[in-house]
Amino acid sequence: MDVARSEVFDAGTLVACRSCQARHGVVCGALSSSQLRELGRHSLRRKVDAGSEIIAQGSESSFYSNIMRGVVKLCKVMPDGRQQIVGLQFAPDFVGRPFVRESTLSTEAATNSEICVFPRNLLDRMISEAPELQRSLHDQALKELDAAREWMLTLGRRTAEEKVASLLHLIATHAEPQTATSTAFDLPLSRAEIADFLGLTIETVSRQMTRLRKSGVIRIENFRHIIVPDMDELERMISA
Amino acid sequence: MDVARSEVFDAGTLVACRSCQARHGVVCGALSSSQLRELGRHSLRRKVDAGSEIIAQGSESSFYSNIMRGVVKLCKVMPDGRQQIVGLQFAPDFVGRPFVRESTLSTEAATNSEICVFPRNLLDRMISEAPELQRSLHDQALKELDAAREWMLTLGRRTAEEKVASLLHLIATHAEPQTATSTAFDLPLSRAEIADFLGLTIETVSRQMTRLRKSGVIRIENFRHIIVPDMDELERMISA
DNA sequence: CGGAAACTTTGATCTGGATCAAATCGCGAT
DNA sequence: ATCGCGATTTGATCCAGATCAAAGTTTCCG
Repeated sequence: MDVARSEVFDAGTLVACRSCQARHGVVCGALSSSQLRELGRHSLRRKVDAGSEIIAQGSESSFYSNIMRGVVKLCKVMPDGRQQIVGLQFAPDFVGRPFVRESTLSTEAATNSEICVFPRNLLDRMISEAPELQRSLHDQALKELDAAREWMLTLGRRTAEEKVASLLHLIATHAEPQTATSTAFDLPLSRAEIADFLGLTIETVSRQMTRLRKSGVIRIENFRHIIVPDMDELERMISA
Repeated sequence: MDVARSEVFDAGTLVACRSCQARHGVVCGALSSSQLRELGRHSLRRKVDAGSEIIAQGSESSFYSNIMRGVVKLCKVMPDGRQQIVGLQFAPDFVGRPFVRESTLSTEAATNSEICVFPRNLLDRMISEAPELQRSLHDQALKELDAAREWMLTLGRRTAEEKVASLLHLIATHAEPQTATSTAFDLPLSRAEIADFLGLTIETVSRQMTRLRKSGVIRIENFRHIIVPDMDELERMISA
């Protein structure tokens, strides 16, 4: 058993696929019942505290996972410490980079989370055996690519205020089902993490949040809890 | 024959797959010879002048293509005209968004180019029939995703000088095979396009180019031709 | 309950890159 | 050649967001 496997698998518990939230997700939804049973035998549930790393940048990882609960951030850091969040993933997304062992980014739990971990070798074999699974993962990759490009527009061309509004919109959209126009959610990210996602400083993020609050677009309770009375209003801040 | 098809296919000539540069590319390299023959029968070569659009943002496209020659840019524009280049593709890359007809970005020739155009329906059918092709396209999508995330770091966290150096490095790397340390190439992008790739203005791009020139990292001939005497030097400007 | 550490907000000032303005260059057309 | 136009460079000034500094808040642990 290699290091990564022992690290990750030790803390886990056996999985019960039948009642799992990710049963119809990207990976498990594309498996036959015999494949699902096999994957289940080699998978473990694991809790991950907010802030703890799942896969380190530059390391070789021998496992993939599904997010069962919580939010996971994908992060790139430069040698001098500057860093940029390059993706956020929500349950029941798949996490991992098929076909390449060495990770070019670090994967870290943003909130207290739960993941379902399974061996890379096993899934790789299943990918080559199950076209449906390949297709499903291909589809997730393309969606992530669309999202990354959308975010490139935000990073390159939007103002600080538009950036913050974009982030709130992104999270509101992925968070719990909203009522007609109003939404409320807990931010899965600290101000520092928001800054790292938006290419800003934490002071600028804070100032723009209070601007949005003072202009009535959002209400803020206890730093982390956000209420958007009117999503259309928020969308207008983004100008597309 | 729908509009997009007639527009694109009319100007083309028949293809000769046997001697094609993209014969072993992402798409054609993954096909059986009978599939290749069938795809070839329905494909056409087409010249595209620099600046002309291949697929418009928001439009439905009924075809995919392979880049035979030249450089293609993927671009997002906002309603108010701000725009951001979100990807550059080089021969023999595949161009198109499998599984989704409507394009969220515009695809445009950056240089005079040549593409090989084939019907979406046909390739979609082949994807579902040929796991090897699915795998190959999945792989390209993941590579584009890696590239997009690398660029997010550049957009969010690098200075103007680092951004320009990053772009030169990117192009040098994808351009012609370099000698040991020195490289020379023609920029496929105007200053305005570089600005749209880097999230800067054209004045800032120009200033940073002359800074790099004055510091001896690059030489510039005729605006577009760049000589990098020492690639290591250029890499040092990027700080990773 | 107290107190320290971490996180967030707010204020003052600075600066990298934007904006505004004007040469300069190169190239195709006359 | 010369004109004219688009692309690029260069210069002067401005400003959005960074940086520096300090004061709340919240949490959590003894």
